Amino acid sequence: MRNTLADVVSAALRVLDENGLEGCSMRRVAAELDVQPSALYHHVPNKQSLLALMADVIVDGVGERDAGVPGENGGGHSGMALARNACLAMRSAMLAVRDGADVVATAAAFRLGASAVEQRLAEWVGADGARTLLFYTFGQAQSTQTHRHAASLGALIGPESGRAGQRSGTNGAPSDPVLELDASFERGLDIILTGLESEHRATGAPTNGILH
Amino acid sequence: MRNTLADVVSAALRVLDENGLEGCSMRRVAAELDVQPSALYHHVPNKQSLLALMADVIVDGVGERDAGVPGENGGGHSGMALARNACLAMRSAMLAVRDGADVVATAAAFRLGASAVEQRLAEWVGADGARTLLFYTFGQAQSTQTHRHAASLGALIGPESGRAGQRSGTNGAPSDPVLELDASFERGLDIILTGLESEHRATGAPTNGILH
DNA sequence: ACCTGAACACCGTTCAAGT
DNA sequence: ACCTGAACACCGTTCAAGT
Repeated sequence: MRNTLADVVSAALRVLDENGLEGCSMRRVAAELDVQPSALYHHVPNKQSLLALMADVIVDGVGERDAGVPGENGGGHSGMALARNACLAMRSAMLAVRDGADVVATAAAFRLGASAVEQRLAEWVGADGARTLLFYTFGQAQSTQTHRHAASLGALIGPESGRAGQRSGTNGAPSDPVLELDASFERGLDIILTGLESEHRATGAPTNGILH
Repeated sequence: MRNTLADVVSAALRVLDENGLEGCSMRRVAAELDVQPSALYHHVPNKQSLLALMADVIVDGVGERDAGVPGENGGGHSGMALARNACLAMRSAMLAVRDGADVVATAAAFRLGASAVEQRLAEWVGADGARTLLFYTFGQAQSTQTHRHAASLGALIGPESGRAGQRSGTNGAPSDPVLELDASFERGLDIILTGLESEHRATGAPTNGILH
């Protein structure tokens, strides 16, 4: 045999990372493998399936244990803290590959409720909480990635301020909009977690939650 | 003159609603206007700009006053209630046209902080609250639309249960997954609004909020 | 100002045929 | 099982030229 499905998926991820989602064509993936475009259809029924497999690899491992985010480890985590870490890990994983958030968000919309991360989150914060956290995380990551891309294009035209190691504004907030989006993510996450905590106190358990 | 920019945008919205986002090509929009594809480039620099204009029309009017959602009217709305209504109206507007959520979400990512709806929301619940609500609303609407589409395809293959007017499950929750998504939206919205309320009580004002 | 006609450099997918 | 070669029915965008 010459190429396996795993070869095709990882070649596709390489093409994605170098050319972005709109540059990630079946023909380019085939070229990356030195193969005719039609050969891909031996491994995958269509492009959409390939994108779903790519999404799985991108988020692989997120949501298992406290994976991805270090910090106050040592057991005794509350569900809220676990959920928080999972969302942070999820965002990092998506941001690690070009247009990763788009790929993952689109694939996730198809099998809502069926993904491994969503099910783990649901154990901690309930089904509604899990969905709310995921929608927010996807949207915020997509937005971050869009602005990073715009910034990387804008940098070639209008550097705006000379130095690379840019200072914070006088209010202590980062003036770089992409750093601002990183900080903003955690604040939005905390808003949702606070809401879930109130709900938890009021009802004694998260809606549809399994933990008690 | 033969066609105006508004003609192009509304023709594009018609094509979108009938063929979906992936069937909404420049060539089809041109055909809808009985014009050569190249003629469109007199009105619009590229497809992306056209999609942005379409997004503006789709959400046009949302976020003004209590528009879109009736109910306990008569003044005296809190910022939370106003924000809630705006999100409901936003979702309805996006769901009203095929793939509307995708079109609006993509366009919104480009000008984060600049949209009219986001600015109104920010007055009521602060900048972080506005972003959190919008990301959630976009993601939830995209998911709803994906499942509606899947359901409309699945209905042709496996009706699953015979009757059209399907009953609710024994737990009182709708068994139809797309009705479930409608109900789930409000629950997630309330989680976020509860979080914003706690924050408001703790700090005396929403983060970056203008109202006090 | 608004449009045509023709072209360029691409797409995803199918299918018979090879090894 | 895995791939080639050729084809089909499309894309977005550019550009000279018409009225």
